[in-house]
Amino acid sequence: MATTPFEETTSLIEQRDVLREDYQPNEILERDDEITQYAHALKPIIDGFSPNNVFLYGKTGVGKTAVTRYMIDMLYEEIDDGDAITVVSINCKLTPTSYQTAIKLANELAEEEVVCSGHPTSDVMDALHTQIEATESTVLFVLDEIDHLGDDDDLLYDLPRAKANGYIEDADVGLIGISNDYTYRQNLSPKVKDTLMEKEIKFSPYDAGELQTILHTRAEKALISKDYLDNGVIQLCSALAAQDKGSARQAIDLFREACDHAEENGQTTVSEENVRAAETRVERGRIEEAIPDLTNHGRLALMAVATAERREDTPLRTKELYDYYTRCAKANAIDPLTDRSLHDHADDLAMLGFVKRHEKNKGRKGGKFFEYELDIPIQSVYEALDEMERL
DNA sequence: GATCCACAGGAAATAGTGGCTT
DNA sequence: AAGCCACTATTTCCTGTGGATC
Repeated sequence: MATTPFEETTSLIEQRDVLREDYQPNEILERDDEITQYAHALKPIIDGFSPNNVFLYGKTGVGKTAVTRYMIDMLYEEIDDGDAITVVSINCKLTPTSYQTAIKLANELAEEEVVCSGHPTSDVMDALHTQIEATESTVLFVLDEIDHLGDDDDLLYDLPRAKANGYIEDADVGLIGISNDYTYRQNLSPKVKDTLMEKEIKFSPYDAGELQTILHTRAEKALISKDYLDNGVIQLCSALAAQDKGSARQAIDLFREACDHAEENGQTTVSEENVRAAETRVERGRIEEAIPDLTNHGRLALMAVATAERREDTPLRTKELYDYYTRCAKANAIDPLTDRSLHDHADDLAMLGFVKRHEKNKGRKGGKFFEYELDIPIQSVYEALDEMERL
């Protein structure tokens, strides 16, 4: 009797969800200071007062969201009356304006659709105030990736003052803003800064040692047995992640991919080579995730840089990039945009880490300009773009 | 230390989306 | 069906910038 393909595979990971991005650990490691500060800011809720507004900032994967979820769990445990607080968490990436965020918050609070876009702003705000009032509790709004609101801070101005302005009476409002952009606070108007930033908590990147502690705990929970792990795998994952972003997510992603790689090759243990292989895979995954989010012209711009790279014509300045871009567009039967727009798309690509941008200045004999070059493996670009074609 | 290159990037205008109200 | 409303992507126009050169 023939064996099925499934029987051929060995399994190293027992609890896969422990290594997933949305996994919520039941204890938070290496963030004691932050938790203490956080608890201080939220303490008033337990005593029946309105909470401080909290603003968290730090790069991705340093525990901002995990700590926030943990704090809210703890808050519910601490409070006798479960109805005394209402927590609404949203991600501002999906609602990048005050207007849309207000709609989303109102609907989440009501747990049904009470408003939708198309109404004047004042109606939307009224609806939100009504919903807050209806809870008769302390409402905590968790606004993740708050920097996506940009300088549109009307909502952030309104909410902390809703009570003082008489829009609500029986309820309290607390804001928790989460941002991975340090510069975000500078864009805010001073009036908003004062109220939103009552308590600022900074999350610094994890160092290699801290990452090791975290990864150890996770690995123990996830794997069938630690015996399947070569010495140094956890150290290597931690070191690589610490060197790069200091992000726990990155360390865990690396680790998971390394385990998968070992499994696929029928190995009984995970080795450092698996980690090296995982490195390129994680990178490619990041690219494949981001490319579909680009606009058509963003992809064309990326294609243009890749084409130049292939012809060893990099680094190249914006003007030359525009020529490549125009040709790519025409080859795809798309009307090219103006060079000013290409600037913006190239800017995006640089921000996403797809291209590198160097500022040059040749003074009176050349002026100031940028030079671009590809910052990711050229193969990944073509593969990801091909992948898109097929869909 | 003034000049000046060649561009970056801000601001306003414009076109076009989807959704609502009357 | 016509008219708002909020919002996005783009174009057009223009001011600002940093350092090599004078």
